[in-house]
Amino acid sequence: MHSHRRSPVSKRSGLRNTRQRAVILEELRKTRTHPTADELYRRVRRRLPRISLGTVYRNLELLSERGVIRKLELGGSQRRYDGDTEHHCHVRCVGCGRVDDIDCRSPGRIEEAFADKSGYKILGHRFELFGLCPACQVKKRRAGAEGRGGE
Amino acid sequence: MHSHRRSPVSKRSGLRNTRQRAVILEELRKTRTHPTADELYRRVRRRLPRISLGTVYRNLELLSERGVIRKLELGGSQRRYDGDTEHHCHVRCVGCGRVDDIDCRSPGRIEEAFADKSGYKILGHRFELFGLCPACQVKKRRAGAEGRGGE
DNA sequence: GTGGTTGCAAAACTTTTGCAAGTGA
DNA sequence: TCACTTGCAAAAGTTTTGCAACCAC
Repeated sequence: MHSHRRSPVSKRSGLRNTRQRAVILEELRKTRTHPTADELYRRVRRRLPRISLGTVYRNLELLSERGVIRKLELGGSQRRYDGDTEHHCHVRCVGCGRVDDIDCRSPGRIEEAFADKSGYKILGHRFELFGLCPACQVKKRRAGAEGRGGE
Repeated sequence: MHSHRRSPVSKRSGLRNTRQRAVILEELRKTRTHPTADELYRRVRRRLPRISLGTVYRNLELLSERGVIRKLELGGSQRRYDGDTEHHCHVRCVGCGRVDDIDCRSPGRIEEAFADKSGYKILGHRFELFGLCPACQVKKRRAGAEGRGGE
């Protein structure tokens, strides 16, 4: 054992271990459905009925900034969050919006292999790189400021 | 020549050829910047000062439903649109938000090849499949209704 | 003529934020 | 103690929608 109680929020994150934060993180890690902030809010509220949606949003933002969780930007009008920070890819159902994980270590044949295995009917895919364009690299070097804005 | 004047809006789309629609489509096709609805609105307004943002949104929705244009769901808080309906992939600058096209016919080595060629500094990628999960395939068969909700 | 389309404005929806009170370290 | 965090509510930002007037076909 150790002298301090194990914090549910990673010690390296530098965040305080509040009840709200701990429950949000627990509930996010407990589900495999890549919930939206609102879905997670409804789950968390079962345990903390007085929590506010703003608190959920603030914590999801802080936790993804520190790399404790992942903020996803998939299709659809609402952002989703993932408790699993290992790099992996997703498949989204255009019918109901559910999002499942896929293994994408071998880029070729992903669609077919996944469709066979999962029973999904694959309609298409999206591949997006993100990075810094030449102009922003220059800007960043000059300013020393971090350019943020993505995942 | 043909007996009817060539409509700027594809005949197959079944949409009326209004001035607003034609200008929106022209301006979208003229730019390679994958504009947001608001950016496109500002461009279109230079030619049609009385057009409303609602009209722009309605037309972008209709045109992408008919497959005349593409609705993109990349990172960031605003949706973007693409006049090029050929399948291709994108790279987004997390500094300024600009979006460029990439050729993604050969999935391997895309990042390196693209980075060399373009000068972008690639920070990561995202790969997403979309389709219908088993439950929604059943639902769709039963209902005969189209499940929508994505790109 | 008439059903699709537009401009306008209000509404809807998601996410962010100001602030005073509360709390973990 | 005190900086970080919360609940609440209002605000902000994006997209959708109701409606009467308009216009392509």
